[in-house]
Amino acid sequence: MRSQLARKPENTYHHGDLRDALIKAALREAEQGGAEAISIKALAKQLGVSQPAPYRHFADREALLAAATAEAFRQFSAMLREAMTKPSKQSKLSRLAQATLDFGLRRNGVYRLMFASRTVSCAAKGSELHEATRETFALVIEALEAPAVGYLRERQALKIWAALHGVVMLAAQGLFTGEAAHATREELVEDFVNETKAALAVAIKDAQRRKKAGA
Amino acid sequence: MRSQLARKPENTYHHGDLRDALIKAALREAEQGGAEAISIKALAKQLGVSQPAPYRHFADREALLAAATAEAFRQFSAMLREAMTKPSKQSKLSRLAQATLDFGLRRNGVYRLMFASRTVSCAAKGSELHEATRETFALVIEALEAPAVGYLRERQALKIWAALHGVVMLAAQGLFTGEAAHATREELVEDFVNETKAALAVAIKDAQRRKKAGA
DNA sequence: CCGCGAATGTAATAGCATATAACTTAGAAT
DNA sequence: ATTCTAAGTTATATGCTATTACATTCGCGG
Repeated sequence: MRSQLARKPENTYHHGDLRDALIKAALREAEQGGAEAISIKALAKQLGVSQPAPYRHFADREALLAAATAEAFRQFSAMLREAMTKPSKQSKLSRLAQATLDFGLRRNGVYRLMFASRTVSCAAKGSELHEATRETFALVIEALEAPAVGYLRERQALKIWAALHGVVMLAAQGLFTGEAAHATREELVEDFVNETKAALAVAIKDAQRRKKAGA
Repeated sequence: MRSQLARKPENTYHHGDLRDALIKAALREAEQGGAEAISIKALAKQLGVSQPAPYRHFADREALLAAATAEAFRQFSAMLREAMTKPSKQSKLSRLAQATLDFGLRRNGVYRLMFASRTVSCAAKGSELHEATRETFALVIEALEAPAVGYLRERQALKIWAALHGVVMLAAQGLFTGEAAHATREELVEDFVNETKAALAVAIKDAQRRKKAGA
């Protein structure tokens, strides 16, 4: 196993770890231009192998995109996890939310690959990609730091998750320039975070009160 | 001017309205597969013209995508406008929100073309596309049916707009299947709508009270 | 009514990306 | 050592974008 970003050393026949190198390189390309910017041929050239070599590792371009997207989800999850665990005055949810915004804007091409590509929109239920999104969603639930009461928690997780998505997409589209810019992205995200906390607190207290009355 | 979806009549040299026909056909293709599904060559074949004919009307594929996206925004705005104006027991905001969800899911490929493509993420500030998104956003502000008080209204519009985006994207990705499905998309949207109304009411009352106290 | 220029379409072709087939090399396994 | 297999190469077919040079039609002024 050699470094994943390395070109094939000259005068060697085998690359050593082409599959991984392709995925990493693909993500580097996607950074700016999203899925469209990923070209098998260009990647092969970058890595110093012949143009059809990648097809030894991926059936077709779609398969490479899927693998790259799955890796992107792993990196995203790792980043969220790190943001959630690092000591801070802010709540876990707030840190997760700001980290999502940060990732979504700084690596917007990758973000679009993950959440806005045909590949992911058409992912079969149970596919690697579908599972990856579910795992990431599980992090959101964890960040709520709330007990499971019916599906209240999942519902709030869905809501904050959706809201974060929206802020990232709109920000990337430049809708925060102009008169609307008076609210920064970060402020909006904090708004959503606080509303989520409030709604959760109310809902859970409510559920417990009802439970006590019923018992 | 002939029907925009029509093929060129046989034995004629000119199509008649190729530019418009291309845009309409492109949107039809995008319906399922998004921007990736739009191919100049395929469109030309469908419309019965030679493969390079489209280049008389669009400099390159990007230009066609941009024009198709702009048209999609017009259709989207028209649909929202219609939903907002039709008589109903529900509020304008609620109708706009549900219409957005409907459009985003039923015509998901077109929706992605509008909000999640590289074309739109890289749209220059002041371009036709940028203006189209601003105009659509203006509809959201209108749907709030609230007076302008500072930028409170714009801020709430941004928030509900972002939230709606997120619900559409997550729903398209299939995150509403499984245990999370206990909350339907429509319910989540209504949640956001109600929170928006509540927040607006509080904020505006607050601002007026402060104004009265200051006067 | 004619003719001429602009707009619009066609044919031919270059260039690039995906993908497959047939062949080659290196490493591992017995 | 021999052989099998994984991984890479060259050559090639196919499809899409885009350009160039040429052809046709429309519309307008004379």
